[in-house]
Amino acid sequence: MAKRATLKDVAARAGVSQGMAGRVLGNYGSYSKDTQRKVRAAARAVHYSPNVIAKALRTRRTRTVGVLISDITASFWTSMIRGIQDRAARDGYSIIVCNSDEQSHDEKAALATLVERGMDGLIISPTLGNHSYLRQLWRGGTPLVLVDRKVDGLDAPSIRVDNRAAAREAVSYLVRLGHRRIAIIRGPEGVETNDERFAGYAEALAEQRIPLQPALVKNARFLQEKSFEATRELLRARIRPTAIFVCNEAMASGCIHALKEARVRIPQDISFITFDDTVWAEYLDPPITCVSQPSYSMGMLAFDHLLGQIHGHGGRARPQEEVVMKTRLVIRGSCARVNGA
Amino acid sequence: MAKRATLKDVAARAGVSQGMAGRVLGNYGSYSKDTQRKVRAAARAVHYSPNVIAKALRTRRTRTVGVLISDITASFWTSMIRGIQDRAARDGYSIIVCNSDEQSHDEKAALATLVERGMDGLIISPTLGNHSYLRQLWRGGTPLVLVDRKVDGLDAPSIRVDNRAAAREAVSYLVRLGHRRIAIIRGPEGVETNDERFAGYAEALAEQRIPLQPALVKNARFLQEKSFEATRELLRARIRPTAIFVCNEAMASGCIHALKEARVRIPQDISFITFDDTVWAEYLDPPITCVSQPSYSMGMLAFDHLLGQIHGHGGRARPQEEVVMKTRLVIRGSCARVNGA
DNA sequence: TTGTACGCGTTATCAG
DNA sequence: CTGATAACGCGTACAA
Repeated sequence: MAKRATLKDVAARAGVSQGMAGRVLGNYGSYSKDTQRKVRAAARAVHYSPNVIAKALRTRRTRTVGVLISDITASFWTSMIRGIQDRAARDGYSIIVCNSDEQSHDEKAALATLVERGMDGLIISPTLGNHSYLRQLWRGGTPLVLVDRKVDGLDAPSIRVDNRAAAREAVSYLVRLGHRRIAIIRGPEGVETNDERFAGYAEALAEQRIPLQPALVKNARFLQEKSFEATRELLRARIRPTAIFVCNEAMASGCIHALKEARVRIPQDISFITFDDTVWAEYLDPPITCVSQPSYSMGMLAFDHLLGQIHGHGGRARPQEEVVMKTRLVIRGSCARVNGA
Repeated sequence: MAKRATLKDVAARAGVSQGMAGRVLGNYGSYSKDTQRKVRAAARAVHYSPNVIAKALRTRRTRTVGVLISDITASFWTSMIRGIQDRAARDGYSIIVCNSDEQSHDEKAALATLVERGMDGLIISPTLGNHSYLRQLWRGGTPLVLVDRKVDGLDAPSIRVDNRAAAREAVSYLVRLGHRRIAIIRGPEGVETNDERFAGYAEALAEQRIPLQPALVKNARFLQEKSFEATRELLRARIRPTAIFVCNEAMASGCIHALKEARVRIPQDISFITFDDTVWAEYLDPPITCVSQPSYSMGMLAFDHLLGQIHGHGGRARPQEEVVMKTRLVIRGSCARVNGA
């Protein structure tokens, strides 16, 4: 690793003091046009590039933000990450992303390294568990933005969608098509996002006085295989659902897998609707009807909000804001009017 | 941001010198059992956690590696990133990933920030353009591993697949099914990966003395929309292909989009095969036949190799290695025997 | 406008 | 085994 040039090298070559060199290269303080020229030339000559580490130690700013999500592999997160990255790059920030895999333990570990590494701020989608550590960080003044989920007793700003309304819209759509036996494949209880989606499901049913049948509620913990199994159970049951509402992408593929395996036709035999959109959803047969979330925009917005806090006026009032973004019910071909309705 | 405890605080509380505290907490040097106890206790009491920035400044090691790829949004890259992350986390490393979007300019900019930020090593998939900067880094001793692609005149280790062989296998499969008018939707010329895939395509054709028809070769620069247009052109042409070989995932969706739009049936009217596998490929109608790359493993391996270099014995012999991993031709339902063959 | 000197929190060296 | 003390590269208050 060829030793990089430092301010000292530049200063020596330019025939000025190190402090001077620092001033013109960091453009602060004051200096004459002439020294500016000399320093700039010297810097170019030795290929000077500032040592970000040293600067960080001195200024206590790393220009790096930490991102903690469940799994970068899920397309919802991938595109949100891209949104964050794009905004971050624009402003000279880098990001470090960690996966919690919905494990409270991993989340805590990741959070610890993120803090140790002196992140200027954190963008987090908390999994379930005890978040006292998070609250402590927030109270301590760490810039923080919650995405996709909130956590009780933490009034940090959050960027989310109205999961309840979105779910209700989706299920109501099913109801309007005549469905009454609508199953839901949901994620882990306690995860706020998911509880809201379930609430929306329940609401849509209640609105039409359709009883909520426990046998039609499956918890697949956001996991593909669990959803696969859950769907199988649904199909084996005495009363088969005429429609299935799935709560995220991973579970959607598991569900479809089981449906294909059992040669259940969509939407003739069962209607299908899911949270999260993919490039591929449109090309499946039939094209999948889904609730699309603006994940890329959410990422950009999350970063912007975080940056606001970072540049924020000291310990002044924090923007205890909650941005609720619009989802879109993308109607394609996986839902049909119920047989005989 | 509550000020974090430093070695000085710990030392004061433990009644020892700062140097001593540093020794036991960093377990180097030597110290008595008794001071160890005292220091440990003090550290716990004040919630000491080492300042990674200061350590990095001193040791010139950030325990962070930079990853530079074209677009984290493509599933091939997403899962490779996950592989890198998992291995990195295991060893206490973090990663910073940048997207080049196949733009030489963006690549250079990203590389610069990565270097500025003092990455311990770099995992890179170079786009096309001048890589003198990269060569300079490598010669300068920066730990480096190339993934997916190589670059001329850079003998850094690389983790790749045998793109030529994989493409040949895919196209040969098409030929065995009786196809002779096989189109290819390829990426940008000059990108090594892609040139190899094209070479494999050409080879498979040559083996069977099938002339390579320029009209059947479309360059869609790895872009979805370009592929969409290219496919349309293919369908409008006087001699329609009976099969299409697509060189990556983004282009695959563009191609399928055009096929669906034109109501061309797969595989009855046209057979379809592509590089890259997705969770969804299996559930499309028909399920997509494809060349699957072990991207997750490639990521893990890339990190391991990089770590080897980082821990490598000083400026000793560099592992100018080239790992070529196996691809898998996953035969599903998108290819059929050609009509009348 | 310019130079000097100190400190950010570590690690590492050198006496004792 | 232990305690000073010097870097690492940069920002910045202070003096000139």
